[in-house]
This record gives sequence, C-alpha cells and structure tokens, in this order.
Amino acid sequence: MVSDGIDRLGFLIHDVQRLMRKRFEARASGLGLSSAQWRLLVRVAKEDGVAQARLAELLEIEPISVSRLVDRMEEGGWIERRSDAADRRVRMIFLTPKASEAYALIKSLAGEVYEESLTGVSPEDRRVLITGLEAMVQNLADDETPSIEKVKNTEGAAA
Amino acid sequence: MVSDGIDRLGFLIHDVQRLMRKRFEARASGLGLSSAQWRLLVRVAKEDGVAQARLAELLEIEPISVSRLVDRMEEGGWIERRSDAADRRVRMIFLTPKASEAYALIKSLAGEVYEESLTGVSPEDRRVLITGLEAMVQNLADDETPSIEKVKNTEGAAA
DNA sequence: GATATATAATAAGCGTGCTCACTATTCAAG
DNA sequence: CTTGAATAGTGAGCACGCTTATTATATATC
Repeated sequence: MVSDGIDRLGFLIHDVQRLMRKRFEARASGLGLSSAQWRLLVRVAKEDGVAQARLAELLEIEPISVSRLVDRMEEGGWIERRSDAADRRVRMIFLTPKASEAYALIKSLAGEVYEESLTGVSPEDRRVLITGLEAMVQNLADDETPSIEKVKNTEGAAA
Repeated sequence: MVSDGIDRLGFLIHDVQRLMRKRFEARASGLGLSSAQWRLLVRVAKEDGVAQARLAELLEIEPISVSRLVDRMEEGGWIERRSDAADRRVRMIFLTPKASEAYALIKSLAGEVYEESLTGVSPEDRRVLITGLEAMVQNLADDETPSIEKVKNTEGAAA
C-alpha cells in the first residue's frame, strides 16, 4: 500500500493532528472547551496558580496567545486571574471548581480518542510510533527558531 | 525513557505538527509562502485548472477557507482564477509561472525537513511510524464528522 | 416554462496562533 | 537614588481554520 511514504510525512502528521483535534472537540463540545483550552486547563491543573508567562513556556505558545486564551477561558468561567502580591506584574492562574470537576472527564475523553486512533495497531508498533514521534520532536526542537526558552518538563503530561 | 506514552499522544502529535510547520515556514520564508499556501499550491500543480470546490475536497478544508486562501495567493501572484465557460459558478485555479518555478524548490525544502525530523530513526522504524500514522488517519476519518465528502485520492501527494 | 433543489463561491464574524509595539513593574549597575 | 535592561502582560492587526447565511448559477421535477 505504501511504497515509501516519507514524501507524505507532512501531510500525514497534519491530517492526524487535525482529525484528532476535530474528534476531541466533537466529544467535548458539550463542555464548551476547545482543544487549545483543555491543553491550558491540563497545565493549570498540574500547577495551580501558575503565571501566564510560565504557561506560555509550558504550552510553547507566545505570551500574547496565552493572554487571549485566558481572556476567553475566564469569560467561560474555567479559570480566574489573581494578582501576585510579590510581583505586581504577574497574573496567577487558578482553576475554578467547574474546571476541576471537568478535569477527570477531559482526561477520559482524551484517552478514548487516543485509543480509538490506535485501533488495530499492535503494542510493539505503538511503542515504535510513540518513540518515533518523540524523536521527531527532539530533532525538530533542537536548533532552529529558538524564540521560546526550552523548558525541561520532567513530569509527563496526562492528556 | 518512555513508560507508556500513550497518554501523551495528543500532545506529541500536536508538537510534531507545530514544529514541522514552523521549520518549513522558516525555510520557505524567503519565498513568502505559508504552509497552508504550499499545500494548496502542490495540489494545483498536480491538477491545473482545478475548481475551488474540488480543492476544498482534496485539502479537506471548507470551501470558504479555500476562498480566503486563494484570495491571498492571488494577491501574492501565486495563482490566478479563471471563469469556467461551461459552468459560470466555477472559478478554475491555475498556477502562475512564478509558482511553477517555486514548486521544485518547495518539494526539496519539504524533503529536507522530513529527513531532518527523522534523523536517528531506522528504516524499519520509519516504516512502522508511517504505517501507524496512516492507520490513525483511517481510524479517525472512519466515522465521525462526515461534513466533508470523502475523496479517494489514488495518486500519492508529493510534498 | 416554472418552480424547487443542489452546487460554487463568497460575506460576516469568531477562535487561536503569530509579529510588532507598548505599558507597568522589577532588577541590575552606576 | 537614578538610569537602563529585563520581564509580565496586553493592544493592534494579520493568517487560516471554522459556522452560518447569502448570491449566482445549474439541474431536476412538475
């Protein structure tokens, strides 16, 4: 079926990402959370009170994008901003009770989508796939576009 | 290094896609082409005179998104719209000479990025990786969100 | 031929990313 | 203390995806 396939790598990755996001958002539409929003929510769940600048590092998006995302999530009642008394430049981000309740559901939704996407792929092949993707992230992160400070994230992301 | 990793699948795919797009755009910035634009350009190169609606099917994005993309690419001098005499609703899309010249360069840039991303991954593992990604696309495309007509694309994409 | 439905493209407006520019605040040097 | 650099956050404006609605044209049905 696939002669070599490497010349389609970009299209493949692009398609997988788009389809996974689409399916997740279809499942989570009842919650009113987009995939960008749940990524942020998951980070805040792990580190309540985190500053926006730190979130930008963790999510590897620009601070201004965090700013807008947080605006909408605050409107949606998912998170709240509080000023840091020690550094008045900083806005600390906290989950609302509503978001804390939704967290477990989000993780299970994400797990479902991951499992469905890998239907028919053997455990060994899954391992190779994951390892390969991790290698790609390493290779691509290594040199170019050093606009965002590299953050060593020891604890694995959950969802 | 990776205990199971499946719970990070979404983040991984998301990261790979983002980093690959970023690197490609850094390389191609001299051309003034975004990754969305070169995806469209590659399709038109394979099927000159294609209608916008057909492009939307091939790219699996909505017709309105094609409309906007074509607007900007027409302004950039990459493509031109011509009316179809046989069906006056249709706008046929053609590459300009400028785009035709850029096409080979684009393909080689994309090939470079793919190769760099897979540095250190063995041929067998690459095969498993590609096959796994193709399985994921199949699994994710199968049921939900049938908003866009499925298009059987026999010829493989080039870049 | 007249009417209803379907299709091609676009308009309006939003979400999420970006760059560039700016303000407020903190920290470092003198 | 004052000046200057660095950091945290945001505003303006753009690219590219989306949903929903509209216009123009084709096609099917009566």
